[in-house]
Amino acid sequence: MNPRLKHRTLSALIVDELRQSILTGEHPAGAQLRQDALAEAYGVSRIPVREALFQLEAEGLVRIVPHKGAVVSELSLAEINDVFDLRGILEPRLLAHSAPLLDAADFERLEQIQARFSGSIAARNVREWGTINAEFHLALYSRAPQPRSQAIVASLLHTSDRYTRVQLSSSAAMDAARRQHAELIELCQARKTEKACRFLFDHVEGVRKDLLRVVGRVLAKKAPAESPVSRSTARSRS
Amino acid sequence: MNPRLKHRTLSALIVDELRQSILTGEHPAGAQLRQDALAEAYGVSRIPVREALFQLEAEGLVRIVPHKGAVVSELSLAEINDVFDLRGILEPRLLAHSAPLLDAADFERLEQIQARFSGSIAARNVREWGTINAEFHLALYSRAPQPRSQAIVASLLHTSDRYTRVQLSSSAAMDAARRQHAELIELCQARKTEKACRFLFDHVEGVRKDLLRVVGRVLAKKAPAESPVSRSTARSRS
DNA sequence: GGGTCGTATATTGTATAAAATCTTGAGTCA
DNA sequence: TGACTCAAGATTTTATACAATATACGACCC
Repeated sequence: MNPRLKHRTLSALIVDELRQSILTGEHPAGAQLRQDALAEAYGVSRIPVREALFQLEAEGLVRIVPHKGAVVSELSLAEINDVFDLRGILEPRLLAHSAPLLDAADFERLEQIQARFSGSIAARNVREWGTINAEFHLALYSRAPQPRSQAIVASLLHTSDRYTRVQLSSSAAMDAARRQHAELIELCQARKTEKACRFLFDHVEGVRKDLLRVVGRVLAKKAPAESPVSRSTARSRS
Repeated sequence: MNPRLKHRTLSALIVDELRQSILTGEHPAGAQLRQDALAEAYGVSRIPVREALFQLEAEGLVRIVPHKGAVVSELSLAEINDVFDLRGILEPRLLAHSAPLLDAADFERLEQIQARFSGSIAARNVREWGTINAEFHLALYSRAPQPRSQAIVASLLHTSDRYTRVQLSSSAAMDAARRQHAELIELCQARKTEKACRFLFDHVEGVRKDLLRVVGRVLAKKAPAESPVSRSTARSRS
């Protein structure tokens, strides 16, 4: 299988490969990523590797210090809460604008994603699960006339995916998400936009809570003296 | 003057140079950016130029199509409103978390920024004005325990800067912003956080309105049949 | 005459090699 | 003993050269 069929350039391929390697924990948080080693591992030169690293820095997965190199960025409770606060704010807002504009073709696409979703759950394929989950959410918002917000949410979903991986993602949780997605589709089809937005907010909050329950202890072990970050709510301004 | 003193790498230098060239309109929206030409213009090889272009794509200033090249991204009413909606949501939220934690050193820094601000206004230096404006806002939020939100707002401020440039930025408007910034400092020092957040929201909205008054016509000329984008408000969910 | 295929040219993408920068440790001097 | 210098090694950054890809245009077939 030649992966170039899906990727226009080598750099884009390395971006995906490296991202997966980080998400699966093959390169754990804090690990150094040496261009030389990566280039050899993937059988390419260092140029595509460099460009991939820059891309991943923009996504927040790695941190690059000039002349020193790239390290996998650390996970932090503060960022988890920040990311999920942002999702809780931005995603319902996008849905409110997008849902009324979704047409038959969009709903068919959503159903197709749901089908693949079920497949990946059955196969216990956590890797696929995360990307399909992001795909589903973005498809929901695709009609919103807010390109910048969509780009931001896309990157937030990437980050969420990373955090979701550190727990073993019980298939029970994955299936709960699938059912909630189905409910979302129904609400949107019935044009119950207000209700769909509230449901979406609760969905995001649910994922956060599941995550914190598992991840909280993991992070606590790594940094036992970390100051308890106030669980800033998404509604602080209302 | 060796610019390397301020920039750790050539790529970083080119990023700043190119960004300025785009913001000032030297490379107008829709213009093609050929790596070869840029490399020759700056007297460097194409590698740093490539990396600069990727960085600028992450910032949203250019759009890259594989094997076709980079073009300066178009300005659009939809994006203006999206960006300012997001600022109206995210910036007060950050301030609410940061303001109570600002200490004496922070306020001194803010005052220093204000001084430079006045200087650039007196000198009619629009270029500086934009970056100092961003610096001020970010300094206000620096104590918020929300790194991801800060990064997002930083990029939104960059984009706002670009839009602000297309109007000639009347020095009256710049001075109004300066006075409002002074008011913000006072409110934060008095620990009137709630009031400061509301004031900040109005400040952002004021800049948006000024901008739309001038930019609306510019864009209307370029795309006369553009569908009127609904001026989505920031409060749609409350 | 219309459409499709193939070639020429320009531009981008990648590999290889050279230059610059940072880190580390030995060695020297106060 | 402690701190400082500086040279060697490793790593990143940049330059140069080569390969791959897309676009435009003309020839050729239907």
